[in-house]
Amino acid sequence: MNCLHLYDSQTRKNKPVTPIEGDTLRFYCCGPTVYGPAHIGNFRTFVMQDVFRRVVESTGLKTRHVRNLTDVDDKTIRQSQAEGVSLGDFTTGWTEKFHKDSESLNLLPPHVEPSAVDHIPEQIEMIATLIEKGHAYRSDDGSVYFKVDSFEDYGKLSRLKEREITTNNVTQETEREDSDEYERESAADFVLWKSRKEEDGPNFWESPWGQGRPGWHLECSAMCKKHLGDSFDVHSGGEDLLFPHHENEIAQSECCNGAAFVNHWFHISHLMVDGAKMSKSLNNLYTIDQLEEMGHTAEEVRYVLLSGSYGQQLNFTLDSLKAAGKALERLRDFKEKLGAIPDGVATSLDDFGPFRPVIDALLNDLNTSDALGKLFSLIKQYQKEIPDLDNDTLNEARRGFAYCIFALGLKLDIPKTSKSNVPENVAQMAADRWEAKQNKDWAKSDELRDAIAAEGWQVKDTKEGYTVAPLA
RNA sequence: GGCGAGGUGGCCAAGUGGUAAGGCAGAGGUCUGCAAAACCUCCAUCGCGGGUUCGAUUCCCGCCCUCGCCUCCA
Repeated sequence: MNCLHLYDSQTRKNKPVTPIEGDTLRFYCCGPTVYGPAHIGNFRTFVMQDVFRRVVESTGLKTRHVRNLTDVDDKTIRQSQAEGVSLGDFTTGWTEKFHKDSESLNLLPPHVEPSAVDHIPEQIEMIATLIEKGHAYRSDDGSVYFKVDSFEDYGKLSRLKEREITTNNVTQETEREDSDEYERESAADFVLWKSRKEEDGPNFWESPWGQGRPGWHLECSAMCKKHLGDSFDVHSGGEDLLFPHHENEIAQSECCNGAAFVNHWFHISHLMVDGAKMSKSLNNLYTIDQLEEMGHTAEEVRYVLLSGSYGQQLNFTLDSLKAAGKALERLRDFKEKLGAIPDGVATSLDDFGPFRPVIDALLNDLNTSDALGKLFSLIKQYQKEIPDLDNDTLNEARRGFAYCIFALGLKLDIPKTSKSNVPENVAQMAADRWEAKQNKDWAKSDELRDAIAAEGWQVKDTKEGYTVAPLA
């Protein structure tokens, strides 16, 4: 296999990932709604999309990666008003937080990161086209709805003929509360333009149908069209977006553009916590900050997110984070033994050399779990051989390993504990202990070892000397 | 009710029609003054019951259980 084969949720088959035209793979990822810190479940999606991109680029293909920011919707408006700040200031703050978390997770920044607020005219234009073509209508209150009946293919992604709104899942109460649904011709129709409401405050825009704001589904269609064109290669998001969000995007875009919207749908399954869905009520929504406060690193989080395949719900536990820390430590040790490894992306699969099985596993529907297994197997094999390897062989291994680490988006930076991070007193005790040990003063040496441990650090001895590291 | 996913060693998790990767934990060992770290070795017959097959964990049927989506959601 020399290109990525990926499961397509529409055809429900594995398909090769190749550009429908040109030499650049164009893909769109539904990005975060910036109204609070993203949790690790959100990041599972973004991490897998990141691996997707890294793997594609590792085969020598160029990419154009677009990931939007949803910076206007019910939640952002409600929260910003509750905090008494403007919508723009509010979403800017959370966008910065998202960028910071993304960086610590080693996510490659998308080539374009469009925001919904910056694409109001594009959205209005699409609505106008949809009305003109008979796929949308304006209701009495000035909202505009998409007419699901007008699109024969509606449901082709989710295989739901239309929204099955029954008394089972819509209670009387929510029906009354959701005034958006008030004016619709059919319960399946969804909103493209929401007429201005009092609670929106200053957050409204002018349109041919009156003041209001765009519907959530439309944002993505408009940004896809502008930045990737009417048809493009891959569209990705969390599994929950499959319906209705992506189904609605298809309807809007195909009716507006008169062209097939997306060639390949890439959906990432949810992250579970302790066997249950993450939710506020279960109090199991972890953020990067929370986990770092507990002493874990973002790289450990990334490792856990890679440890299962994306098509399967993954069970996150604090134990798995701990295991990830140990596993990363072994990878780091190996990297250190290997000596300097090069930076950068592979330009072809041949560059992986002896580590080819790892990238092959990734090319097979991004099987990160298998890839990590292959990686450890290869490492085990090399552990014994390294001292006997000639330089060329060693360099080949260094390159292959480095490219694997890049494809997985790991860094394996050696924590710089030698001088900078270690507290002065701990460093001193460690030095004293080493000296006592050299003098075979075991009592003093052991005493200092305990003292160092009491400070939360540990010494690791080798034949030549010692290092100091945080206590695991 | 409709659609979908899954039940693999103590935990997490791949995979295959021919008797099951990897990580963590655990056990033993090398090293060590003793430890730690590192390295080496060991550690599962795949929810239950049928069937197909020379052979099934992997295919088919039934059953039990878990979870997700169908409503804002990564």
